[in-house]
Amino acid sequence: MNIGEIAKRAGVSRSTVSYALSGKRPVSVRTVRRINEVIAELGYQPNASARALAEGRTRTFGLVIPPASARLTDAQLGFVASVVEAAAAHDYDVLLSPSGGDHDRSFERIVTGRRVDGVVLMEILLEDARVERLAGAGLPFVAIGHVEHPGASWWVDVDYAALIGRCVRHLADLGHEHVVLVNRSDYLVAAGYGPAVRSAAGFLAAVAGRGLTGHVVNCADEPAAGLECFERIRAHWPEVTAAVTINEAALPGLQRALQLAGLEVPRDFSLTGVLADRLAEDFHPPLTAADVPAGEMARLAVDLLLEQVDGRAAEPRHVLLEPPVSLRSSTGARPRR
Amino acid sequence: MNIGEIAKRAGVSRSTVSYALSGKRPVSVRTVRRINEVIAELGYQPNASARALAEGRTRTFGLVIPPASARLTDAQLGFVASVVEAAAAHDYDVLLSPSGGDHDRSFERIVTGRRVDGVVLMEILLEDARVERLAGAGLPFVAIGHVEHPGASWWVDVDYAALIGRCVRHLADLGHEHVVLVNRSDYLVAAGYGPAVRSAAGFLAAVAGRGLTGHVVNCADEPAAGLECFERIRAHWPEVTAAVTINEAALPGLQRALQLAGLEVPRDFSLTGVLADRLAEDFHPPLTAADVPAGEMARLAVDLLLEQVDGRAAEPRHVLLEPPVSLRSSTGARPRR
DNA sequence: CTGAAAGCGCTTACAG
DNA sequence: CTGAAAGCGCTTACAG
Repeated sequence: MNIGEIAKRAGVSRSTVSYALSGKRPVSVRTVRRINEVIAELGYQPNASARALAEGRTRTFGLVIPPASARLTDAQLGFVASVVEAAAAHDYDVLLSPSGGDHDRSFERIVTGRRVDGVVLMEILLEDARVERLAGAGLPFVAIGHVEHPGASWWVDVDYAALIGRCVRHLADLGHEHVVLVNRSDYLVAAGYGPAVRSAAGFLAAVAGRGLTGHVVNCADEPAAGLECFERIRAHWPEVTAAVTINEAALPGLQRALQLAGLEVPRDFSLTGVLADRLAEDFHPPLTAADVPAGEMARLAVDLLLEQVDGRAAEPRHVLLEPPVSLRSSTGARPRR
Repeated sequence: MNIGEIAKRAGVSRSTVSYALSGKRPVSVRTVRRINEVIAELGYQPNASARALAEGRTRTFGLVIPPASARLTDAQLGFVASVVEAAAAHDYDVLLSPSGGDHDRSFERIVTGRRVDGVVLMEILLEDARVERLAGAGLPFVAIGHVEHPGASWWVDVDYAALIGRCVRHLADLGHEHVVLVNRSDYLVAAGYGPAVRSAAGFLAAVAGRGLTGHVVNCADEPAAGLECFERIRAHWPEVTAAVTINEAALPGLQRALQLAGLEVPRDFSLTGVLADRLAEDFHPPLTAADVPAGEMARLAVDLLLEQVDGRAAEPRHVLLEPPVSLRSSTGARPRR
């Protein structure tokens, strides 16, 4: 079942069938109707590989995700789903590729071999070998997170430094004087993971700007670490009355730790940060937090990729989002002791 | 940069380069070396579309997921990541396709157009139109979950009925007499979602077998519903001392409800079920539960798909897994009142 | 052990 | 408005 078969049965040439399908050349109404009838009858769909070969484009994007071994956070997962939806809205498919660990073969398959028209690169580091690789291969790509690299000028990011700063100032306005940042893991901070590095910087700047005392604590991406981490905070700095965090995976542990310590939020302790909205809403009480707009970031990333693929690309573009802090119920005035 | 360029620079024919790459025909050691040098120097990778067109296979599998609107559970997400890893281990890529909702175009693109060599179909219903569609298109596929349909004989599933039965008998052994099943949503039950339907059946059978009193409660897939649901249970059947569940998303709400009710697990109330191991371990206390083996299911699904694609397929095969119940800390003797 | 050539199923100038 | 033909970059019988 191919285009020649359709052409034969419709009594036209293969090019006419092709043009009837693509609309790139006028075809008489009668002919189009006859072709469509045959196509519907036989359930024909053009072979994607042949089309890709002829057109020089695959109508597929690659999405490079962290390896499965590293558990994805809610914000990341929402992002994957949203990229697939955004791409589907433009009739693009999405090829998934884990990277890091033993997955270089998968990443290489995506990059070379013209398997995809462009790539969305998640979880980027400040220095990222994959960025060099993609730039070198001349494959269009959009990074989630921005690197300090001239070749990687297409990106979408959330302004973690600014948002964490807002959270801190919000706490300061409420009278808090001793605050802490529950950051992501030692490993990610050391690796130069942007959100972790920039959150710490934004936190310290805001703390200094308001004359507060602030501590930064790195915390592994899992509930148990959140629990342990909070207990460490209570032991070292009992004067701390509020925390800001970007560590979604640690959240259940923080919740548990607050409960074990007999602290009620926000009466005894305030908690805020930059988090997926679902997590913020599912917390008890719902968290006042800057919601990471995963859906919007995904749509923007796909849009930027399409710009490059379509050749509309004038200059490399990027978008730095600064979503508002949603006031929910987890922050309150500094408790009197 | 194509195979002709490599051939020219290596001073051989294009077919020799092709055979040197595939190893499907003996090539002299010297020639192979020269070809490999040129390839390494120019960083050549064969064009995937051209190869797919010539070979009649794409080395890509489709993974049909529920639409992003429906939040994926932890077990489902682990499954997606594991499928990608299992496929990568065989040098297969994975094309993601949401289905349901407005995503029929995406599903159709996958099915027709020979875009993939086979499909893994997640979240299958007892009667599933997509199964008919794939069977009709003659595209190899493996369902996660089994349908009562002759054409869909390749599947991998967890024996929810048996596992829930084990959980119930475990509770009966501990002396519990009034138990409840927190099932998944009304919608999924009504739609004939296998795990929900079979869990309820297995629960009722086991309850009857041990002479217990049992109630089934459907619960939407979100924390708030879990909370509300548990409070309903306490109000209607205060004599209930244990719950079994397959609803991962409701778990945080159950946790919260237990806490609000002042019930300590397992002293005052026992909780068990069929769940992703990570969730079971992150609960307080860690849940005694049958761990859904997402990684193993993914590997099996990919293996079954490869069997079909390789033409090794003698008879349709399926695998029904019955993982053990992991004894952790959430079940105990029936409380004395 | 190697090469020349046909073929996979499309798209798109070129011609009319 | 339509057709014949070249070309996309591979693989694989066919020949030697």
